[in-house]
Amino acid sequence: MRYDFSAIEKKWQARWCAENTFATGTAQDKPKYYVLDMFPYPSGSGLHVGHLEGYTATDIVARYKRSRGCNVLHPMGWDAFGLPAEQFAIRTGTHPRFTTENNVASFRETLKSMGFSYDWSREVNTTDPGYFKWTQWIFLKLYEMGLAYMSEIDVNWCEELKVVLANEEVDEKLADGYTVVRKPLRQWVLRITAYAERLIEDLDGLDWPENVKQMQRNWIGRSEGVEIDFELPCHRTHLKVYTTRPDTLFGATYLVISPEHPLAEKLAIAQQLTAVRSYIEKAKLKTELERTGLQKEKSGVFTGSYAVNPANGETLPVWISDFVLTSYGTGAIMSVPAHDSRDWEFAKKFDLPIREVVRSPHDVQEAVFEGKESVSVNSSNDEVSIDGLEFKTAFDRMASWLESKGKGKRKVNYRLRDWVFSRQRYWGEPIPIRHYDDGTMRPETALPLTLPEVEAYHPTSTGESPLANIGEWLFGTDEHGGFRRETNTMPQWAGSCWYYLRFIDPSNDGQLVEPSKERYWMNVDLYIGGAEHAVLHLLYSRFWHKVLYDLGVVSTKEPFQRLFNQGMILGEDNEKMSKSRGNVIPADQVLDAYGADAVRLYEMFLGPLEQVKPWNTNGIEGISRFLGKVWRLVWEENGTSPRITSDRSGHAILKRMHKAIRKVTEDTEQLKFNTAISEMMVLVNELHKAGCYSREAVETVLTLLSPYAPHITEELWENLGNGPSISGALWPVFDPALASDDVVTIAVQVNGKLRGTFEAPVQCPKEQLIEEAKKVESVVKFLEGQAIVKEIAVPGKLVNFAVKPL
RNA sequence: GCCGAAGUGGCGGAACUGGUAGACGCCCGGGACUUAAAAUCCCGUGUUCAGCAAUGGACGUGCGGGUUCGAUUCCCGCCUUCGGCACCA
Repeated sequence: MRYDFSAIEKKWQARWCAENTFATGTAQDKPKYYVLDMFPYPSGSGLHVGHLEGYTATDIVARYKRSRGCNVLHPMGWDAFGLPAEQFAIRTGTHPRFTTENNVASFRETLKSMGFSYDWSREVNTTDPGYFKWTQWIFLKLYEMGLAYMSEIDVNWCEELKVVLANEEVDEKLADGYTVVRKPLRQWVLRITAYAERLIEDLDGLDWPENVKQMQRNWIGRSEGVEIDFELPCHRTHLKVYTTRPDTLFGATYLVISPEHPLAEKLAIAQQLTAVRSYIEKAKLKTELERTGLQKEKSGVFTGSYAVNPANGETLPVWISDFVLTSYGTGAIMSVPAHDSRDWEFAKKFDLPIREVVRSPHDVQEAVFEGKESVSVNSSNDEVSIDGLEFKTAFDRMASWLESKGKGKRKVNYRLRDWVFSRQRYWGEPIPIRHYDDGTMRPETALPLTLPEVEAYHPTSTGESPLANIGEWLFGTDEHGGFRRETNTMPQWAGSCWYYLRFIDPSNDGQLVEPSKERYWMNVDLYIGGAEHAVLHLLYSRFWHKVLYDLGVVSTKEPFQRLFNQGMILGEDNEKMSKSRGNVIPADQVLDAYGADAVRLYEMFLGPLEQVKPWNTNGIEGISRFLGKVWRLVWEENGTSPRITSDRSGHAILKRMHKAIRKVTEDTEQLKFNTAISEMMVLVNELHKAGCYSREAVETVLTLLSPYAPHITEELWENLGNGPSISGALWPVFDPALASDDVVTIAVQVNGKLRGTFEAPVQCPKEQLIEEAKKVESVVKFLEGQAIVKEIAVPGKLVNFAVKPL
């Protein structure tokens, strides 16, 4: 019998499919385990070996958990709305639905030929009306809760093409020589900021990589500060600024507001009006990129107006500059150039005064000092003094004083912005809102609201989506009067925000998910995907989940209990795989050449799952050889009958086996698949060396290997007369007594250098170890003529002599 | 600039809690089997010095210090690479 991977893999994939081997159990009588992949966008270029890494990892876990007696939910689906299919439609007129269907079919086939044990009866597709009905349903809940609102938001507008660009398209178009400007458009926005605090707090209970949690915390960017009012005597109003350094208020020497600040033009005095207007105009033309560009020289214009510092009554000039963000805090800042590098730069450029109010190790005229570990100076008035106080105390005293005078208020701010939720595109979930002639809005009455067929997929020249051209879809009348439907669609993030819930109850037409099923299956026990989703997808999902929690739709505060990011697989040239570099290793190509089991094992053997690592096609040869050796545990080289023996394994082999069971079990639990595979290789090599082909040993190897290489192990399992599927076999359990050593090798060191070894029982006491160590031949000469200063013995490990010449 | 991760043979990587550095695999070299090849199996493989050889010595985990009987592992100071953020006041 030869190992014909191609025939074997086809055979078992067909059988798993025919026998529904991996259908999720519906009885809630066993412990459950929900293991989920980040579902893919089915692109036209197909899957490459990098995509398969995470899927292989979850599949190993799914199969392992099943053999440990768990009821496992391991589903797959498609995040199929999105730009590429739409761009293809614009170019060729092919409906995105067809493109999507084709790509999904190709993806599904590749995944099946990898032997992944998905429950395909639960497949979901975000573009399926039965699915996006519930995406729209969630949107309407957000709307009812006041968490979805409309607002004028700047979009990336391409003048020549008359289209709104997604952020990721901007660079590309600029490179092609198009101009992109910011243009305000009325859009849907989700109030994710209302959940900022909970999104930070609940991170603590999650079993996620620390760096991902940190990235989310930074993204949300919570800060504690004070909003301070500066009187504008000539305008009978005041300017509100936000600062996290109220302790530096006495050092404020000017104020700056953003060009979009409502007072920007009003504060301009007659002589400055032209300059101010032209500055505001120029700012408008700059793109986001140009404004936030890094080493950009500061620019600004003086309004001519002055404000009063509430701490010391000084009058401070009010400037306008685009380095102040409109959308953060109040869009206005107090500048303390001595202790803030941006203010310092600005002050130097426009020759504004710099005043030290935190004791600095150097002259603040020469360089800024931003340290918080120093004490305040020059900071007192008739009512309050913070001189000599450290940051925290100074902050509190100033904040309290300002609050008592009604000049300020403590305020928590977040960097996180509300989520712009609409796209001017065709291929997305329609936003189910009607705009009535009287200016009111109402939800669509029937969901799903499906996409109409269109002739052309181009956006309209006003920046609206192609839906705005479809009169019969667009307009209608009901008891509230005539209406026009919303023409914006949802962003690609929408469908992926809640798909993990739909897998639990994929064809329920009456509910998003049936509550008892939801309670049984949630949370997701293990979620594996790329680090590129560390912030946005995972934050948006968590936000929606919390909303659903508040609605009582879900029973858990968080969706994903344990998260794991697989590292990217690079091309053989150590570069990121990309079509343009020509270093992509297509999945189908290696599958044809080496088979699914070899690809699965090799991807896991490459290195730690979380690590970025290059692909090397040579390396897969070693895995093929290993599979050959596994095959020959059962079949002679050219034999026709199994070489299996019915005798018991010898004691040494038995011990070796139990050690391997322990190691493979522990490593699989911890997703350390590379070392688990290494251990199995060692075990198989030793069985061959010992000529041990006992049924017990071989079947143990097959069971340990089966989550990793399911096809070959199924075949050999069957060859050995077992049935019906190795996936039903229970995971072997190790005997701690057998898995531990009786006799170990003790290292003997002299002054920390290895000079010899000897064998000793594990329990051998220290004194005896030292005596034995002194007798080791290779050690003796290093002790001769030396005085032993210290003798260290670590039972089970080593003996070390610290010596000095006599 | 700030936050985070990581630097180990020719290559991917291994090493529990401070205890024999380089498991496992690739590549490479030598050999067995074969008419030959494929497949398979065996041996060698960090650097360097001494020796005909068996063998033995020194060095070696990014760099420089430190703690320790003993450091890839802990501490201090650097360098480099990768990922994220990028005027958030």
